[in-house]
Amino acid sequence: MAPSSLRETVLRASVEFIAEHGADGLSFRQVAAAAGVSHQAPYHHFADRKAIFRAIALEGFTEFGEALRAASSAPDAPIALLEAYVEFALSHRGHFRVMFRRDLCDFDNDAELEAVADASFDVLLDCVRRELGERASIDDIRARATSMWSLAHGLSTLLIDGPLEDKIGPIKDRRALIHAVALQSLRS
Amino acid sequence: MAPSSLRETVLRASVEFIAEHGADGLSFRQVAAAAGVSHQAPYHHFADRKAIFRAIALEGFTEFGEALRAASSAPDAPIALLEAYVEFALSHRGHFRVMFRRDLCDFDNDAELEAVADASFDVLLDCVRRELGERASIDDIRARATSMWSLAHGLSTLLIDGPLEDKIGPIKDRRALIHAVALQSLRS
DNA sequence: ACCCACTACTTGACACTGTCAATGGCTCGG
DNA sequence: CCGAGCCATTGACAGTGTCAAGTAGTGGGT
Repeated sequence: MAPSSLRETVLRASVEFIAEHGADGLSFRQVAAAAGVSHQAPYHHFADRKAIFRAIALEGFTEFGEALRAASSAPDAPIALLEAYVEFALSHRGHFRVMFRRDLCDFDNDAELEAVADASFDVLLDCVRRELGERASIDDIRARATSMWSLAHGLSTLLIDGPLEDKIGPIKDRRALIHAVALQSLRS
Repeated sequence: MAPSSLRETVLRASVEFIAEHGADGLSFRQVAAAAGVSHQAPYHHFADRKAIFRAIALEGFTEFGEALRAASSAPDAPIALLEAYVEFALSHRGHFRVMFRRDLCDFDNDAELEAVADASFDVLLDCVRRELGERASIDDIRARATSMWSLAHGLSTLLIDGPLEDKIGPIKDRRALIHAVALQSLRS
């Protein structure tokens, strides 16, 4: 396999586990056992428990940024962006569940992680700037960006972890709902 | 003190801990030690670790519903509701961090918990129904409710756990930002 | 007065976890 | 050939949730 295949194995298994059972039940020793290695083997590739969450978040934000960037060049950028945001969250539960958990990985003392996270957010900010034009006030841009981000993030988390599905009835077509929400809230 | 004061002590200490350090670091034995009792004493009031999260979520949703209900009678209900939602999240971090974590407390096999959670959501649904009028289609109501809920929930989680504060600059006045977002997104 | 049941709590033990430490084997450059 | 480097192993430790059994204190019924 590729260099340091155990690292990759552990990473994949962890992401998958988190997608299914959440981040907190993740056990170093269990993934080690599942990979057929000793309980200390993963430790050689990840300094500690936090390190693996950092790696997942880093990978997540990288792909996240790419997905958002691809959507931001669509004709109706704000709507495409929101849909891409939610789409990513649903198709990358394992990553998404970690990316926004400050207690699992702290951005504050991690320039690289902060950089990729910022890059993702910059896509959104650029989109808002283009939408509102050159002479929009900084406060307007800030409010608009916060609205869009909140909407996308809230919808994502409610769909993944929240009771949304139960409360508003079965979601036959998630895409339709997401699109309706986008149209409803982002109409200019 | 009131009957079963230890239960209350443990509950308060847990909520406070979660508000500061998140739900995952919470240790039964630590709160027991802090309360000056043996490591098994709390076990008498909460069957297991999940039980305490359930209790926190129950308490949280109860107060949450009251806060929303109070706001829903305001003149501009949708905006007041969103502000109340975020306000609750910020002033009840400990509860809020637990209430929407399905892995910590599952609503599915818990009628009582589900009931209070539903009651909170019903306030929102009623508000949307009043806003859109009698002859609004079920899909419109659903989309509108989902939008409002997503916006409120996303803003709350981003303010509490997320990197929002860092990204859009220091938030001098949270209320102003929240109000701006509400106006911007919920204008009819 | 006695006993009995019940509640609130304690102590002791177990398996499991993350983590530190020391050890063992492998490959590769000199 | 051999030492240095990485990769992985085994062993140990404290801390955690949880099961099991034991111990005050309290209150009611006969």
